[in-house]
Amino acid sequence: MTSKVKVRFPPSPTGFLHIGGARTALYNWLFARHNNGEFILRIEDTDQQRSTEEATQVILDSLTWLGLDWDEGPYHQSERLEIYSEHVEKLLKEGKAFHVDDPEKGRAVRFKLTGELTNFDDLVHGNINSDTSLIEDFVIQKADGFPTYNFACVVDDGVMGITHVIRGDDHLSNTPRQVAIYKALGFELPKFAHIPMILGEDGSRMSKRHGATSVTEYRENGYLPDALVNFIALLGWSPGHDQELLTRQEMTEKFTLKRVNKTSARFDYTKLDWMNGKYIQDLPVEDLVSKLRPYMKGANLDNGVFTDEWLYKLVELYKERFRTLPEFVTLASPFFTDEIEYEDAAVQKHLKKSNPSLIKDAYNKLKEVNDFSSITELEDCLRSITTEHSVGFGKLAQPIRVAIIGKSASAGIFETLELLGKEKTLKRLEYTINTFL
RNA sequence: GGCCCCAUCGUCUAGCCUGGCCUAGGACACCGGGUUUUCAUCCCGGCAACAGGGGUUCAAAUCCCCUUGGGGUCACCA
Repeated sequence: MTSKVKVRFPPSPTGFLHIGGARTALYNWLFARHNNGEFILRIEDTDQQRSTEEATQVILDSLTWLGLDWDEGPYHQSERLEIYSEHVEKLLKEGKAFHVDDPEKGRAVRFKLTGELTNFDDLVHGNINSDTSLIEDFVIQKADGFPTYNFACVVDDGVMGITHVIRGDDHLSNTPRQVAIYKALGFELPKFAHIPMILGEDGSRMSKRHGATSVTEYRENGYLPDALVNFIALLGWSPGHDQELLTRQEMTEKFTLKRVNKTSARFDYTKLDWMNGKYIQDLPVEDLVSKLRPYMKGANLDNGVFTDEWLYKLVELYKERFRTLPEFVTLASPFFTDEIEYEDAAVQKHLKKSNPSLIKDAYNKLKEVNDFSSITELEDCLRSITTEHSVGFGKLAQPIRVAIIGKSASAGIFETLELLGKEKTLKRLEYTINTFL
């Protein structure tokens, strides 16, 4: 049997897209692409109280941002009520389901379990057996006429011809119920693949206290979609070799369910930061700058007194020094604003204890440099001072750095001077001489 | 609690299916060293794991059982 692979991602629109859900979507997408199959999006909005239109939009946006495109859908279960009702009727007629009345909730339909042993094959766990006589007859149609999850999900997967159900292993214990419905309805069983869950850093279920849990937050916090995708792909799957930085193309080529783990993974924020930094380094400056702009705007660093060329240079210089987009803003703000924060430790170490005449010399000589865009001219200027005073270059570079940036770390000192420009440099040196020396 | 799933460095993992090539490999983090005007990058090196106990076998991280630990699930939520 070589029917075309067909998978689906079925979020319920009751909130944002959780990072775990994102990975489930990613694995489905990867599996579909690897097999030249189809990836279907289905909104499971059968909970009339909790489902919202906004949540649906947020989830769609998140998937799009991650670059996970779907081939069909999004279908909405709330628009497919007739289909479920037909199947409920069928079961009712065949005596496989029955009505139950609740004085408060109204009239619902329960599925009648026959109490047999079911087993199903799981592509990541192997064969799983269970005894449905241990399970209660469960509701498949609520009093409001909407189907319940376990029922709608099976009907849709059956009707849509889903070949592989790839989902979190929190659904493992639901599967026997669903298998029973597949059988009662006469649907062919799909292949199941229950992937391990993503836990918080301490091994417990991932929640807000662990840090960001939604794709939206990662986006806002300055992570790149490619980095996030690469990172979560590796949480439970490995390509089988030592390479960790993988393009979508490479992931698609390598992805198989066979290489998916059984063990739940903890979310390591530190490693994600490292990976994001890698992706930032590899991004062409133009792309990086356009991603940076919203953050600059948010911090009021977009006052427009600089040219694109200047900004490109600055970003290029700092590219290897930040791991998330907003970090750039923190590092580079002294270039945009005159309200510099002088770090206490840096001032103490490099200004208070330095030789005042060194900085005064620098001020006077830098004043004579006409062309701040000439690195060689700047270098000649500063080198001549350290030569005169017979000190190592660091003795001069560090105080200047702190004087003009406020921190003991920045890009190269000449490039920093160049990008800051003569006027600001002299102003800040003057301020330093008057204030700290 | 019943049922189900899982168990390799602190973390993500390779190896397990098809025992021997494993004195267990890689990455992040951490600690040293090198390069550099600082930081970062980059390069080199180091630390660090088969949960415990029984089997099976000439041989077990790999197969079996038990214990322990972790997770999931038991809704007219999905």
